Amino acid sequence: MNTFENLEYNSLLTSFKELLKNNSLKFTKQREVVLKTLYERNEHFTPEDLYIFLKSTYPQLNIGIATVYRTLNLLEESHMVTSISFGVAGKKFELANKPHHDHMICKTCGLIIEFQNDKIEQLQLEIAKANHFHITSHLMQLRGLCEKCAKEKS
Amino acid sequence: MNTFENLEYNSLLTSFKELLKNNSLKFTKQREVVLKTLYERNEHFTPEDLYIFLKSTYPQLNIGIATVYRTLNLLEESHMVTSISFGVAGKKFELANKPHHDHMICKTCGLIIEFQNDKIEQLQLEIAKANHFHITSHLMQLRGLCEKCAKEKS
DNA sequence: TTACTTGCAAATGATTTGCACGTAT
DNA sequence: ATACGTGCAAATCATTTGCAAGTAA
Repeated sequence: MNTFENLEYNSLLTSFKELLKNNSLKFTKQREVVLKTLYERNEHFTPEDLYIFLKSTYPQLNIGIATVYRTLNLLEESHMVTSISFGVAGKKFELANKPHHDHMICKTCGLIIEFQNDKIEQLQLEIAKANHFHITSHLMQLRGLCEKCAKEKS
Repeated sequence: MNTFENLEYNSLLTSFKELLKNNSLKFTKQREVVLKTLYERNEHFTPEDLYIFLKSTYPQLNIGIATVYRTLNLLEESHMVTSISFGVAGKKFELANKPHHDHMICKTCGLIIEFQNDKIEQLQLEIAKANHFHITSHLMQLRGLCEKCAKEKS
């Protein structure tokens, strides 16, 4: 389903380069370090957090936040990264080299737990079919308290 | 689970007035027409759309968009309305007097289809339990094309 | 050389806030 | 009379965009 599933860095890089070539876009240091960082850190980044990380890790690059946004948008449109939305608070991005999954998000500490459940996915397809709706993607987030924060509240 | 489920207008209004009193807030015409409109129109409103509607329906009130935002936020914090997020594009609000449900959203025309599925809700609880996570709410949106838009594409 | 890219700063768009005036209680 | 509420305009915050200079191909 997802072309980038389970790829490691060199394959991702090759895919990215092809993608750029196919669209007459150029392979730049900035685009490279965005992809590399998402791969190596394997975290959910806000554009701001990623910008700060890149700024301090590659000071000589003098990357601008607009470039971070542009690159993340490019990668997302190409399905190489996915994002989870936090409403007014913005989005977090992660590399799409993992199999599809959804997220539990702790409202207190921001911890993100990934999960996936085939039965739910199956039920979603059935529901869509019954409504003559054609699903292209879905969003499922469970919000609440992680174990640690739940304990601290009591 | 939801205190406001299945209430009709008079009961909602009473609940709202109590809520205001309990918090030393005042019952105003502006707050009243926001609640009334959400009840009567039974739609998913953006703050902007609701503002435009109120502006033209109650011109003598001369309502400001800031008041619409403030009232929607107040109602949402009190769980009398719920919202669905459209990322950068903002939020849509609806009255919480219907039983819990989730949404299918057409990416082309914006049509919203409501659905609910007990099996999925049950599975979500089981997944959370297995991860020692305490769910307080969840977000589930199926995105894609409605029947009409899917036909027009082909 | 010829586009495409970049950083910067300004623009945008949704939402929030300060303030002086208005109004429920 | 005393807060609290409101409209307005300005402020904010995340994100996008125009532009002149830089750089991959």
